[in-house]
Amino acid sequence: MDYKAIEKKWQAKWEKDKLHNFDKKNVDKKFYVLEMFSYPSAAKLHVGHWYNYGPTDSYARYKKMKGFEIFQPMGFDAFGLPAENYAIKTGIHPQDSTIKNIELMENTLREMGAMFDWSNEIKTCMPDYYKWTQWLFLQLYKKGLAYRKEAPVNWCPDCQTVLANEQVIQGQCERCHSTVIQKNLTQWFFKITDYAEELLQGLDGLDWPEKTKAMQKNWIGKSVGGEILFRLENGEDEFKVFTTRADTVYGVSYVVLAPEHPLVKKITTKKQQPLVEKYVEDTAKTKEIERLSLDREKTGVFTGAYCINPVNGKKVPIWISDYVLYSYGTGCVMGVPAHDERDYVFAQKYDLPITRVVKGTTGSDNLPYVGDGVLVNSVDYDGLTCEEARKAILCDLAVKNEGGFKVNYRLRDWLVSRQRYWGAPIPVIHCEKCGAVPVPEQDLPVKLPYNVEFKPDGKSPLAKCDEFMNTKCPICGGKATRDPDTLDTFVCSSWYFLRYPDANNSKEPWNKETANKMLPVDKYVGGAEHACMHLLYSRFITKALRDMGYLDFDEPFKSLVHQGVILGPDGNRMSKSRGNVISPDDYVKEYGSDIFRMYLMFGFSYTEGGPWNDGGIKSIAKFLDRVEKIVTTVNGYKNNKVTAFERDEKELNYVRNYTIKSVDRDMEAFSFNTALARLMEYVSAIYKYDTKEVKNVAFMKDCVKDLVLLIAPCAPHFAEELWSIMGNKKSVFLTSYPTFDESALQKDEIELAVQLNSKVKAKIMVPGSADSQEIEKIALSDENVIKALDGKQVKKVIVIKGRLVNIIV
RNA sequence: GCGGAUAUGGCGGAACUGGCAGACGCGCAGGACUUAGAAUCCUGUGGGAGACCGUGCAGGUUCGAUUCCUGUUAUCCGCACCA
Repeated sequence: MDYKAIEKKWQAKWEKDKLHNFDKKNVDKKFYVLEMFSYPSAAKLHVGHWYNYGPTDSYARYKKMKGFEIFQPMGFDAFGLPAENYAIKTGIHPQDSTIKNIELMENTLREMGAMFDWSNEIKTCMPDYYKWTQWLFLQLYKKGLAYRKEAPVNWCPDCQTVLANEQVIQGQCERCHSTVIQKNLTQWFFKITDYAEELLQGLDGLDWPEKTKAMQKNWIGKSVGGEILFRLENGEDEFKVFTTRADTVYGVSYVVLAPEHPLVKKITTKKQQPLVEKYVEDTAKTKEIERLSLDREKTGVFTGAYCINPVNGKKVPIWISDYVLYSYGTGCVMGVPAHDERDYVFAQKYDLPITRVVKGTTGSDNLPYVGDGVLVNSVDYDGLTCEEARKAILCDLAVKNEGGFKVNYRLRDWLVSRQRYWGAPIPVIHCEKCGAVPVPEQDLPVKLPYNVEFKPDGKSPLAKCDEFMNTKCPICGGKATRDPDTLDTFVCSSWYFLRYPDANNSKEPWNKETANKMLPVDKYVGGAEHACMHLLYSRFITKALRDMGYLDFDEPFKSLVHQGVILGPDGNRMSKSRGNVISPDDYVKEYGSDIFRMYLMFGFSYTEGGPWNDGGIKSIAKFLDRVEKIVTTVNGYKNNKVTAFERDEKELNYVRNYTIKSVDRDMEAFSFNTALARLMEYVSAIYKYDTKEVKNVAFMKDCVKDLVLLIAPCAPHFAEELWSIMGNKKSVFLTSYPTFDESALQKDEIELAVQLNSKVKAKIMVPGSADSQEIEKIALSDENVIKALDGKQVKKVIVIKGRLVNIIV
């Protein structure tokens, strides 16, 4: 078959017939399949795109044949750093390169032959999209979920931009890998922490990989404990520590403040001042990068000040150390060396007292002891278990107003400002009189100007563009300037799935009724690397929009699948520097897109991925050849002779129904490799039947028809061609998926293994209807079994129907 | 360091709830067709001559373990002192 010719032909026909456009009339049967949209960085699709989109499209086609109305949109996450970096390097404007790249990618995506509904395409860099990204910002602002604060942020000196904590990898910029330093800037934040608890709770109800749920759970990092108030000796100042081990409060021998803690300056004694100031300075300079270091020795400095332990009135020295983070909890910890590894090391180094207050149940006297046990040296609480003591101590402190129960989250607010050009401008105007004023909704979009000097020099590129910056205050009408920053691209991608079903709506971001009908996404497929960022942000935005009344659902993605990673032939991640990059184009040119897609489905476990291997792709070409041959052969049989339904027909019919059952189940579960394995077996079975002299042609034609239908989702153009050769006028994708006949799966005779002391010794044939007693009888009277038994006493016989018989002697 | 995942023939990978390990394919070997080769088709293919041995390693539970439990090693991914 001339794959390339038929692929072109059917793609044109499908497009003409609008086969892939969502039909609103059938919204009750809707099924929203979404693949993560692509970043238009390079002109060509890489294997990763194919691996994400090809097999998932087959899943969508399978669902379509199962009677669902499929909505499978496609678009581009078009803002972002790479286009801007490319522009800095080449001088080509990000808008020009991006639009060109999108066009090229659209073409190759079409050549893939997927069921993308292009009538709802999204490009996040177009004003008709980012207008609504800005609208989203304004809604969050109105709701108090967007706010500004000065914060020490990660600054990438190479990209000249601020990075979110999540984008800093081992102290390095996620994209360019240069070392990240600290800098103070006033930034916009989204208050995702308001939703920490709900984001955590919501995970339980999601059909997501457990691994991903665990990662999000970890990221949110809920920690249940309490706060304890420590007053300074002088009685003037006080601070709270957060602890999960309130039970060990009698063992406190010192407390530690984060060096950045505001109290540090105030309480440090004159004598200690030089040391403390030096330490604070050093910490500020090297902070995160140094703090990330693995084998770093714990350091700290005594402030000279003391506070009072509220439970026993003891004087406790106050230290500072960089192992305490100002951004987590209260920025202070209590040091209990006897029951915490870090505190133990710290106390030993600085010769601080170590007091045991928990006795372990195992009787070991080693310190530090971090396990649970029974309290000692804790006055009234002695004898309580740790858990009882935690409650009792915090309750008692709460009564005295010196502490109480407290839950902490590791999750931090989402920093959305970027000092970058290629992004959606933040819709805020700064007025000297009125402060930060949101742009009125009717003035959206705040358009990104084209003529801008975007070469990095530490200032936002937009800040250098006067025509953009200078404007009037929407409140007082006086002179004002625009916010020079743009939004993190994760903001664009945190709501795109809401826009797709109503992508051409110019009056609102989406119609609420439409959104409520079309969402949530029924199957979302994309890389696991987005587990904690994109997937968490999208959930947050969805929940926030629900609270504002724009949506009636809480979760954007009901069911999630991560495809694996296709590695280079050498088993390493594909990269230009390694020279192990596989180009889909070469294979598609040689074999066509169906064969390439099918190989991706067959050669790997979908969620695992693995190293690329050339050999297998030929086998798929061979397989499709075999399918074509048998289909045309059988189609050519003129006499529709119906012979009796004998043993051979029953046999083939069994394989046929077993195949339908297995392939159906496997497609549903994204187990594409096994689905194709079953189809290969089925083809072999038909070939075998075809060698018979006398054939039931009508039956055989039915078998072949099912074969084409089953293979259609996996090789769409190929199957469509065969389907039309078979004389069908309607598209194969408008035909129902085959169903199986349970009765055909009941075999007259089943082969069972007979084990002797759990070792297989013989095979027996039993009637399909036989019960356990009959099976046992047949097994024990079998010639080979008797021989193997050799007259030994049978103790027990275990019969597992349909599987085996185990005779214990 | 913590958390998660994975480990099965020469290779990619199967095995539903604890029930015949290695489906399907690649590769390899032999055969058919052919002047010859390619292509195609057929047969065989975990190891061992054999009884038997085999799912990273060492134990355990069970009539029975790739599957469950305990310990351990290696690799990959995520997080980075979270109080």
